[in-house]
Amino acid sequence: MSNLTTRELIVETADQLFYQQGFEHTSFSHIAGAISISRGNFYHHFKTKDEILDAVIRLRLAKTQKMLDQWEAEGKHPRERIQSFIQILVMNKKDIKRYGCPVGTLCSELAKLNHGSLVDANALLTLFRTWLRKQFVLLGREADADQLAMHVLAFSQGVATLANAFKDEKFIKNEVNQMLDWLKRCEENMSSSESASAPELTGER
Amino acid sequence: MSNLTTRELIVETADQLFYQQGFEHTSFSHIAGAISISRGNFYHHFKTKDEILDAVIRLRLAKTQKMLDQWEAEGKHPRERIQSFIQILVMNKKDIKRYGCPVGTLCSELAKLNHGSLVDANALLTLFRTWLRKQFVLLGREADADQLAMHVLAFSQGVATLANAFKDEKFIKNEVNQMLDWLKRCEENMSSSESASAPELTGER
DNA sequence: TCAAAAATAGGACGAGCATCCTAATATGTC
DNA sequence: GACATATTAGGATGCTCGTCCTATTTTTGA
Repeated sequence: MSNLTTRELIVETADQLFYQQGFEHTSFSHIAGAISISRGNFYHHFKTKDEILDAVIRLRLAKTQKMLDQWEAEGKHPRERIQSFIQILVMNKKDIKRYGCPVGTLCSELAKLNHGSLVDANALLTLFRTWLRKQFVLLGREADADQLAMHVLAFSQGVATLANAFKDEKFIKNEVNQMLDWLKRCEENMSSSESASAPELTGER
Repeated sequence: MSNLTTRELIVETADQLFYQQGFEHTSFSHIAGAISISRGNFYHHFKTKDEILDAVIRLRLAKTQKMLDQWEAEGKHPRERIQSFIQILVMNKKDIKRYGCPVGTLCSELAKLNHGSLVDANALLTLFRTWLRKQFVLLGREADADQLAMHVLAFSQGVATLANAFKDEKFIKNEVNQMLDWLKRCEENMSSSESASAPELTGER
């Protein structure tokens, strides 16, 4: 953390504070104070609060993309990759319990603020969505890949919201296990009654 | 709306604005302006912003309780009652698309603000949770009733979050249909592989 | 080495905020 | 009809916010 540009330090700190306290509730002074920098210096790097938000979103996009790329580079089975995504919830359960999902809560807040950057924040969700869709296609679920991707995404959002509200880590593990079972069945009997409104199909590839 | 006390008018308006704009982003002036009342008058009814929040939460609790009571009084099958809950998403899809879930987004915001009223807002979620649990017990799923209740709750939260972020109403209908199918299966083969980590059991009642 | 540029500090600004206060008006009660 | 009480109005206060500005220091490059 010490070999960072001041600008990078600002963005990293803003990233954390936006996550922990929300975008609106985090002020210039908060960020400046957290890294012992004057507000004047601050303004030299970012003219408006929205500029910081943009930078934070771009940082998150880059980090997320890198993570997804790594998962693909490891040469694992698509099912294992989706499992990796689901396991994020368990890995970050402590933060999720305290602050919820970084992506979901940001999107919710920006939606309420009617903030223009909501579309940018959405790109984060879309990144996951597209990536998950690709994995489901590789699993032979071309026809309903996007639906399944959205289902997994919705699952993670719902679990994060409740774990945060109820301050319950065990619930995360519980739901994750159910989801992993669902994923297994998803692959086993692809033309079964699972994922109900999905069109019939027998694993093409 | 016209036969309401000023106090009730304030709470109703605050309820809407908190939902649409968020708690923090909604000021005294917003609420006062929305009903053409002076801030001074306002202060006569509520001394602090937190008092309004409490009143809003109490209002929501009352409304929710009333709705749940009605569903139970209609003498329907427990499955139909759970269906009613799931259908809320479709009924309110327009608002959910614009503002997300009223309960979930409030809890998320209060969690970020580290606000003491989070526990009160949680009572709303707990109301649904307890009610759903009861319905699942009536369905003969005593052993994992709470788990199923939380699952339904998480589902609705996830769908609301994504519908809000992606501004997508169709997604709501889609997921709701899947959920209704899941519920059907939930009842049909209670000891099957569905709801995976649930302990084995054969419909006691 | 020395001027140009980048970085930092810290104060000033107008606006909006929650809160508080006092004065005017309405309402109900004896 | 008069008086206590409830309600309304609107201004005052002190604070924090995002933003902006001007000095000072540090770094850079020829």
